[in-house]
Amino acid sequence: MKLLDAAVEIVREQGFSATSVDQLCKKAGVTKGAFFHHFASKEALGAAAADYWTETSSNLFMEADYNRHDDPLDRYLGYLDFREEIATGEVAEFTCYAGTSLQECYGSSDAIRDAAYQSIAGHSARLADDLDQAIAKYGAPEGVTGLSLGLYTQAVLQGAFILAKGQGDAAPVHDAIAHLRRYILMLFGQAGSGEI
Amino acid sequence: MKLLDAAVEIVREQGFSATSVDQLCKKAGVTKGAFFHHFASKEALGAAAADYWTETSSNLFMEADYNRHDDPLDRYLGYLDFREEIATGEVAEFTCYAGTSLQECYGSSDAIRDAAYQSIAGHSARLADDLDQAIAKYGAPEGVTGLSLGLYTQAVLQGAFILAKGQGDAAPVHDAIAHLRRYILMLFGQAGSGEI
DNA sequence: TACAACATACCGACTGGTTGGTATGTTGTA
DNA sequence: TACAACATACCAACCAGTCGGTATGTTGTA
Repeated sequence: MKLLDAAVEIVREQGFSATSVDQLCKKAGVTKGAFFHHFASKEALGAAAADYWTETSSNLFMEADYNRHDDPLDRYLGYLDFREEIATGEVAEFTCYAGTSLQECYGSSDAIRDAAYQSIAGHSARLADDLDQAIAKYGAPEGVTGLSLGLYTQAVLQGAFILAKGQGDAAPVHDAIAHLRRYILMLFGQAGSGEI
Repeated sequence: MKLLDAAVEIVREQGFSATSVDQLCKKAGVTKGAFFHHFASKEALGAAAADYWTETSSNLFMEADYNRHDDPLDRYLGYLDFREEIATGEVAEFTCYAGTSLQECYGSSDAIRDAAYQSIAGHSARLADDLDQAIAKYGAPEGVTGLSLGLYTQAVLQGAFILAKGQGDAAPVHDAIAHLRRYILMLFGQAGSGEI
């Protein structure tokens, strides 16, 4: 949907509150009447855009090549490589709608906060699957779970996006992923086999 | 200053754009005349609040006990402990003004973006000092620098704050710091001595 | 097949309230 | 008296959301 695409694009650039309904309509090439025909409010559009973001990004990652690896750890490391690959060009183009609007709208909109967190939590859960398998296969220190590593991965990425916004390019994302990759390799290398 | 305190408090809760000048004045107990007497615009207040945040948080960390450690790695680990300590209570109370407004205002205000990034980058630089000393003392893998670890530390924290906003409590911050601590310990433990 | 009844998608002028900002006092104090 | 530190009153622009209306299906039924 054109309005959802417009929302994802503009909100990542300027934030949700700073974006007016008129601006969204203009970008999407629709009228205000159409906007409020489809969405009960601006807030509803913000929440719907988070769901839309969940869907589109979920498709992007599900269809990526790294999923073909047999080894669960290879899949996770492939995910990190893929995230590096897609972190290029304009900052607003590779940052996360969910993270941005969760940060901004926490406190001013329950609907947007919940939808945005759902997006990130769901993404973490899928990572957690592979990580749990990796833990089962290679072992890991006490207290390290797939879900906690999945959420940590998202935290690292979201934080790196903030730094990227400050610096104006993708370098912080690559640096952060390098540290995260090193952590994971040490974590599983230490615990286990040399199969990795 | 009351207006700066009010800004730091409200903006962390609702974001910058969603906060009106009237709201800030009411919270600070001043009138609009006073507001525009001290600040040329709302944007200028936002940027000044970022500088104010830099100053107050810088004082908080400089005066904390962990700085007394002789060992640079102990100082860094003490910093992580301290960050865990202060991450309690309401989410809006322990999250970061700089990170929040950098995320939101990147794209809509150069002044706020720059001041907010300056806050985070400066904080990283102070961490980098200790980390460089730790690297000199204990060694570290090729390509690991104090600054890159300092920025990574901030990325982890900022990302954890976003997760905390989604979840509604501080748990993600503690989880993230646990992973970060483990990474640092493995990093230096692997490279070096048993002195840690 | 024909046609009424209804539904969906959309339009854009309009509104009431809010916004950031200004213009013009007033007051404390050096 | 001069000037900084406020306060009060106000404004034009903008905002999300509304509303009367149209155009184009869809569906039930005789």
